Amino acid sequence: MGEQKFDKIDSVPVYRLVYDSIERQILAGQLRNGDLLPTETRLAEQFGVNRSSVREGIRLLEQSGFVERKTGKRLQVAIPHFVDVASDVSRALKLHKVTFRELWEASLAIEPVVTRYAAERITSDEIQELRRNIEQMDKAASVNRVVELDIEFHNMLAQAARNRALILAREPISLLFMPAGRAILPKLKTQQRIIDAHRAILQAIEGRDIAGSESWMARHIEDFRRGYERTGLSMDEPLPNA
Amino acid sequence: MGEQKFDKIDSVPVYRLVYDSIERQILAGQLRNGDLLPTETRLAEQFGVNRSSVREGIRLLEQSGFVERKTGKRLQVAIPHFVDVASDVSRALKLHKVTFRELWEASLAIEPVVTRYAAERITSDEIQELRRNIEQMDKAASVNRVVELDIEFHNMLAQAARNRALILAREPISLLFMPAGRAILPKLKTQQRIIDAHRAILQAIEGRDIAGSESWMARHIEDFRRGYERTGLSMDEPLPNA
DNA sequence: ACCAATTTGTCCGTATGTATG
DNA sequence: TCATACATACGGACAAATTGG
Repeated sequence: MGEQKFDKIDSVPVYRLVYDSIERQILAGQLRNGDLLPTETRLAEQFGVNRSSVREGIRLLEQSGFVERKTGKRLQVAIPHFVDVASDVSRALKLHKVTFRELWEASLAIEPVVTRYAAERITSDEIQELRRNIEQMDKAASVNRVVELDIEFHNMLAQAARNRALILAREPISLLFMPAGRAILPKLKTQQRIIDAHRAILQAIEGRDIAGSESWMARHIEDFRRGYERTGLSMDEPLPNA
Repeated sequence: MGEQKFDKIDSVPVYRLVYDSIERQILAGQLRNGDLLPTETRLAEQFGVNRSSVREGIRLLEQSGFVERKTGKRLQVAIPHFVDVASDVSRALKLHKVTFRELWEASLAIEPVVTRYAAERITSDEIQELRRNIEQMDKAASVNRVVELDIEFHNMLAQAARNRALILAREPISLLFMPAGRAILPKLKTQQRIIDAHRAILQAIEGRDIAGSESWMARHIEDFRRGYERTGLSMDEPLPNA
């Protein structure tokens, strides 16, 4: 007679159970944003496991952005920050050897729309900040500084668009795209082209010219591609360097 | 005479040094995708720290997607999977209480462009899969099944677009957007509308009609909004329910 | 500003189940 | 089958830092 067959049980490690349990409580809203977590010893007691296992579970939560150490060392419940999530995505894209063309196509899809919503929703304070950004770029000495200000300009637009889905969709792309497109170009002529484009975009936004702001941004992004091609680099190779 | 001032040294925990060190080697390419990691004991020896600290560092790597347990238990270097990264983004958006309007605006920006590139680059095999998907939806019995197939249809289009930046930008949005837009609608009439839309999109793609496929998808996404509004739910409230 | 209790970070040793050769 | 190596988990310990009087 045959033996009863049992599927193998892949037992979940205790430290992952700890993680799952606390994650579930956060997702369910039973643990809220600023809440303090019990001490490791107390958690170990409550779960009925060793403190080392609790600590390993906490590391998982830590890397997920679900807990943070504030001033001292006490653990506090948190909600993953957009910046961190975006940089994770960015890192993943880089590791998967994304090409300039992929980034460019994505930017061409997203940035103009972002600009359009920005034109609809921007405040006058935010317009001031954009103006200051352009002025600073006018005086910028190094290529790195220009790239920095460029990223900031586009980020500010995204903020003004009041859409966190778009913010989170574009940020990782922008983080790779703009440095790649820029750091390669010879400094002087490019810088002026960027400034001119930003000025045109800002002017369209100030005039609440929805269609105009969208199409100026599209042209600006197109310009990126031309600049990149002029460097002789292939758009279909993984991004160069770091 | 004044005392020399020193900035406080915020000493980095050993487990984080372990994480940083291994992460750096992966990012630098010294550790590659399938490579086996040394055993915990050996790592502890090499770093000159205790094995417990090594284990905590490994948990950080694990949650980042940089290491994986394959068949046995031996740790293997990995590259974060898109699926995992996307679901992290999705979770973050949900926790930040993103609204239906934000998701809709983002989808309206991205999905039509994705469809456009799909029309340019899709293979005949992929077209077959799309056709099968539509047939299955025709026979689908439950609302959940329809939503499942809908998400799959859009995912397949994204794959066909051959752009990983767009794939990673849209996936987290789609993961929230489509279930939210659909699960609420009464089943019968909606299902037919979706199928008709998908048919029209597929037909445009088959005819390599770039502009047509893009605009059909745009109409399809617009339709989502109308359906959602008809439920009486506010577009500017956080997503309902789960 | 000081003290006492608590807590984290780190270490050590050991037991057990399992995977590999 | 057996032996070895390894990951998981447990227990206990202690110094340094933090917390709360």
